[in-house]
Amino acid sequence: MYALVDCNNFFVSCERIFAPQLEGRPVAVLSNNDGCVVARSNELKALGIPMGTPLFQLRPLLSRYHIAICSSNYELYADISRRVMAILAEESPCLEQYSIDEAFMRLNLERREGLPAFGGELRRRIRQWTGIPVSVGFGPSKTLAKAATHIAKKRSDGVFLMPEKPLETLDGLPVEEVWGVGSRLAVRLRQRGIATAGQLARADEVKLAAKYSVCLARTVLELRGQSVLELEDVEQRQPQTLACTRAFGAVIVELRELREAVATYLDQAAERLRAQNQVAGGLIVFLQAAGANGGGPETWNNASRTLLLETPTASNAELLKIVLPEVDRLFVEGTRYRKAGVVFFALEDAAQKQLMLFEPPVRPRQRELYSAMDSINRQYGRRALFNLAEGISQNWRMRREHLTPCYTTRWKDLLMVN
DNA sequence: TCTGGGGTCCTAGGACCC
DNA sequence: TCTGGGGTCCTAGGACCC
Repeated sequence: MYALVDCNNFFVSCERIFAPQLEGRPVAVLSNNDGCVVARSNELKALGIPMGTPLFQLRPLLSRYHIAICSSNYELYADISRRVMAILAEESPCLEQYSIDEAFMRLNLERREGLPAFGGELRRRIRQWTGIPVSVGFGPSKTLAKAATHIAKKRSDGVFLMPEKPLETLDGLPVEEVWGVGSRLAVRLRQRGIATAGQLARADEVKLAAKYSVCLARTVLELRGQSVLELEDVEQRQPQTLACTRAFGAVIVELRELREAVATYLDQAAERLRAQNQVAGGLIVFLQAAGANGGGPETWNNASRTLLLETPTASNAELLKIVLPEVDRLFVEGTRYRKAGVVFFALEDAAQKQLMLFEPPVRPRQRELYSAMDSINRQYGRRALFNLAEGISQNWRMRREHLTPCYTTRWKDLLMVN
């Protein structure tokens, strides 16, 4: 039996812990750069505001509906997530953190009937210990547990146990709500007369595999209660890629600023790479240009370069030396850049990296330099020490005009109680 | 004027091997 | 007119997830 524990409106709930005046109000948490809505309170959902709404479209409604907006505060959300996951880890060693706000648990099933009470208790404890409301769904496969959580979210008790014969329940679930069925697939399935999860569960999985993909066939089996997706050991899994990409707070037209931005993202990504003891065998650097006259996403233009490294590395100096010249080559005078990023791939364990026959001499001092820099920056804050290539004024930095304090991770941000 | 960031996996097609 | 069978690896693109 699987349980899926999912935090309700997670980013909004995090903001509400330390700002109880936001309870009962429509609240939106915004993406980086305060660009668009990435999390909504129930009150905001009830107003019919869709996920991804750009802020400028929301603005006219703010005062009319008394909507509160917050910039995203990932430092806060990551810490609250860690606390929720720690509570779950006490309940079951078979835990897979699936995203920042949800986790699967595998349960040794003794009494099926006891599950709703167990879910209710878990829910009460997480609420009391962290302030975060969660929903809990149970099912014999991960996909059914997901569906159960979807139903749990609409119930006042926040818990739902998938019945042993789930088809009838699944008939009430639109097919696009099924885990693994996205918007594209949903359209095509509906054209074939498959509009609900129940209809998908009854479909011929062999035919669907041939027509679509094996993933969809697996989903069908999972919906019937046959568990084919394993619980993954997230701790053991080595990440495949690592990226740092950002839209700028203001459009960049100068090469100097573009170089600063790419250097900054490169350094951030390399720091995370070092933190997980990995090196990268290659990377993609890309620039995105704004469309003419402020057109939307359909007019944006990407230019990118894929670089293979002779020797895998996570050293800023080595990376900057090869990436900045590529930025120079990609740069086109007169272009309005809105975003840039780097994506590392071919990641390896730093301790086990493959050496070249004619390897340049190892640079232990460089490794020491970066580990010293990383620990100083951990202690005194990001950019306590930084590479001058990242620039000093950084006029292109992202906008976060509605940022809340990091209540739980910075002493200076501790909440004052009068 | 203003629209995010970070991931995973599968498939088809091409190039290559014997 | 008619030209095999069985593989691997890589890449780009597309789908999905949060």
